[in-house]
Amino acid sequence: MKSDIDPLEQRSRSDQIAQTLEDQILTGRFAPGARLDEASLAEEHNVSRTPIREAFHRLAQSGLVVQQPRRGVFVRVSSPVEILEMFEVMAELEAACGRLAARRATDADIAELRQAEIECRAACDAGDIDLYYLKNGIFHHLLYAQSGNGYLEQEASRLHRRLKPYRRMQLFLRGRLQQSMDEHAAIVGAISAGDATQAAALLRDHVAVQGEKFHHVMSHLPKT
Amino acid sequence: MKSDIDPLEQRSRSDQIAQTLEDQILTGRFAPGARLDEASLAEEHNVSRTPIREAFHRLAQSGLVVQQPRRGVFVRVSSPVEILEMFEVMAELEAACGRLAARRATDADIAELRQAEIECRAACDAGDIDLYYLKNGIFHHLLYAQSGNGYLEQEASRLHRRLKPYRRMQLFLRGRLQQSMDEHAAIVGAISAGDATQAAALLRDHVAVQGEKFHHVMSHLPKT
DNA sequence: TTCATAGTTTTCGTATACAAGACGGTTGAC
DNA sequence: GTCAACCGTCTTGTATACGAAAACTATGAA
Repeated sequence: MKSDIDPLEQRSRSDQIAQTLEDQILTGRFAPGARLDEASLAEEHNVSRTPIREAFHRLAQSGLVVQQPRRGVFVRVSSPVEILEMFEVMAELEAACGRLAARRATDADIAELRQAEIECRAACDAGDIDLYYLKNGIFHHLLYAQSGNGYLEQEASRLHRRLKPYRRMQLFLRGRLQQSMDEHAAIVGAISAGDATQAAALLRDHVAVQGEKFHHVMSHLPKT
Repeated sequence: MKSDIDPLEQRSRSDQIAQTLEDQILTGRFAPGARLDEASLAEEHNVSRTPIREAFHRLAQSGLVVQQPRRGVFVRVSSPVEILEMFEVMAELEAACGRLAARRATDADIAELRQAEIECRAACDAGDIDLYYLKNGIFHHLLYAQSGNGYLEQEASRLHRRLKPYRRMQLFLRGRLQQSMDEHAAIVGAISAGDATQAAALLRDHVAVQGEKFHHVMSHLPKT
């Protein structure tokens, strides 16, 4: 079952560096548009330029940075439009997961999903936004897995990760947490009932709202 | 407008090699499971191992090959299950394109789509499978663009390309061409009518059928 | 005959070196 | 004074070299 993952267990240095850089970009250490310097990063990680370059390639492929020939690599400036587009696709992917999960999820799966939902609610009630954020991620990844489609799971996870920073900021909007919670409950209900259409629609809206909220956040931000 | 693309115009040698290798894999020069040897490929392209390695990274990220640390890179063996999964995702992505296009396509867009459909039919009537294959690709890419979502367009195109070899083989199944043609007409009709739900459903089925047909083809093949 | 272990060989991962292109500053001319 | 061209420096892209890890093979023992 996990034979696909096993070979990746032993990762090379460059892969580790790519992971680190990705985290640093997503958490904001490198601002959008900033240039990533091979030499200084090599020095910082105590490696030569080669692993850094390999890491850059990974990041470029995942879309986090852009490489300009003979110029260097820059943290991609995702325009609000692009981000909204990604949220729109995320909504469709999650809807697809829901549609399939409604047909394929076993009783054990649903119990697991319900448990995740409960833990989300607990975190919400405790006012622990970090914990909610974590549990919410688990909830959604469970859903991806329950689509029974490994490729879909992988793609959904990829985009989910990509949208991480933008999803987080809108958690702080007043009332969003409770609303999101209620949506989770409805989603679990639909899947549990085997209602594929309903599950898909609920999930599409659930994520689409995140895009809208992001729009709100953007409009409140000082314009650059 | 095309400032995003401009820098890529001047591509490095490694990018060209990656492109070449990708084509060669998709067209079957390298069989699934075959090992890609850095040294011999470097010699063949008259470059050192470095650009080859960079090309490998690109291919690995796009999922065409897998890199096993200290083992080498291998053309990914996509199991029938994986391919069916990809068709399922493709169906959802195209459905999403249709849903959005039904709301966003302009009259000019629809005229363009209808024109593409006519050219498909012409190729079909002429019995020119290669031409049909080409026109069919144009039809679908138009649809992706008309979703009005650049990210969705990009992702759909990526997966479309990935499934290229598997889609082609099922074109030869008896009766599939005519059936596919009728589906196209219905899809254009739904989008033209602005019926998002119908367009999405038609497209999902249209692509899902391809997955099923692939399944048929597989079952007729001598088992490896 | 079969299995295990040790040695050899291959090739991967990283380091370093070198070449070519791009950016910036300075200088000269109009 | 301003603009353009040229030169220097910096950074990327590619080549080459070296160390290490894994696979293969052969040999010996059970």
